[in-house]
Amino acid sequence: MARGKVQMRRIENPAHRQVTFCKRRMGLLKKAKELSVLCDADIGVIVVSPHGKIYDLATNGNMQGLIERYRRTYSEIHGKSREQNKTQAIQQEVSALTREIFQKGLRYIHGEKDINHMNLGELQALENNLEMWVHNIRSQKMQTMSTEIEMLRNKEGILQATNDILQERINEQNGILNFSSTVMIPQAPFQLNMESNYYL
Amino acid sequence: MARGKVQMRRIENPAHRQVTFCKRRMGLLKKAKELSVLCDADIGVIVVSPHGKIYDLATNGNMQGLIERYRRTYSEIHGKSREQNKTQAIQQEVSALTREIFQKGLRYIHGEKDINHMNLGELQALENNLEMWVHNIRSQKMQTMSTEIEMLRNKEGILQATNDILQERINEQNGILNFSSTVMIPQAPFQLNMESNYYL
DNA sequence: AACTATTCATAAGT
DNA sequence: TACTTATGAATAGTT
Repeated sequence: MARGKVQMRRIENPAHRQVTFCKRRMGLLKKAKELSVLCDADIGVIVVSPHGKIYDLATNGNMQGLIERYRRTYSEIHGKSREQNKTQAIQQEVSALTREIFQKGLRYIHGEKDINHMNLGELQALENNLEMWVHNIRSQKMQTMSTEIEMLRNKEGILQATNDILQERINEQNGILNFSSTVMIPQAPFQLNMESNYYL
Repeated sequence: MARGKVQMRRIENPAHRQVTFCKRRMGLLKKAKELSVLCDADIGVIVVSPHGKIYDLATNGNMQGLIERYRRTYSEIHGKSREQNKTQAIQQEVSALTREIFQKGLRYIHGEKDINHMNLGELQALENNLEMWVHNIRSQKMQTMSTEIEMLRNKEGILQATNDILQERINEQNGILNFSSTVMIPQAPFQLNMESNYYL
């Protein structure tokens, strides 16, 4: 790349090859890290030197998890037709991810134990953890709902005021023209229903 | 790198991030191929996009073999160095994984949206998902409890039989010796308490 | 998607 | 082995 374009083939001189291996290996891992950081991707790199020495990088610090994930996708790709119904593929991936998250959580919290061999205390701890997550989601939901309700109330107030103004104008026009027909405009343009499906 | 130096942190603009992801991913894989060819190395790269899509490269065309090789070396390496302060390491990993799982789950199910900007429907879907997980844990807990109960009942039966035999022998001995003192052995050695803290 | 000004990576030299 | 530097490659921002 510098001082002359390099030919894309094995470097025959062992010394040159070794030097280039070190330099480019560092460059490759640096690029991988950069891609990971810049684009929020999860990257694993494994480099095996001609002498069998292994260099690796796992941007999330967990090559095993990355490999498992890769294996699942890999086996799915090769075990089944490439492009299935997209919805179906998504569903599969969802369940795979759910499984992965679940199992990771289990292994993580309880060491290497499998769910089927967890004792009651361990299951209890996990349940508590999940319940906490549910609680967080619920809190966020409630907050969002409060915001929504406040917004709706503001909207209601504005509409009510608008209605009042319109009613007044109509009354005025009726008075000027002939006092005959008075149009009734609903006082509450729409109902805020606390029993809506937000709660389900 | 061009038209201005880039900051080494996540690109916030999703469009920019996506473009950069494509460009740099291609660059990374190209670099990996070059290193492989020039230096006769065996290289595997796995890239998982923020949406969970997997891109990979195995220079010898056999990622599985590379992974196996890596695993062997990895297990050797970490069999030794992994005896650190286990508790502390676990706790750190727990919080990191919890964050990862949560954020990945969110991003996966709801694209790039942040929890604070999710609408009610999205929050609802996530809550449902978490509730499902809780349900799975509960089911497993109940099953474990059933097994436990069955085991205890078996134990109870055995102990009861043993008690009966012992009582019989005592009665026999009393009859042989002097018919004087009859020792009462409790019929139920221990109570199976369905209101125990298993249920909390 | 194509372009180009810049920065980056690195081959060869020391 | 490490440092330097000329040069080719990669790519960020723009169109």
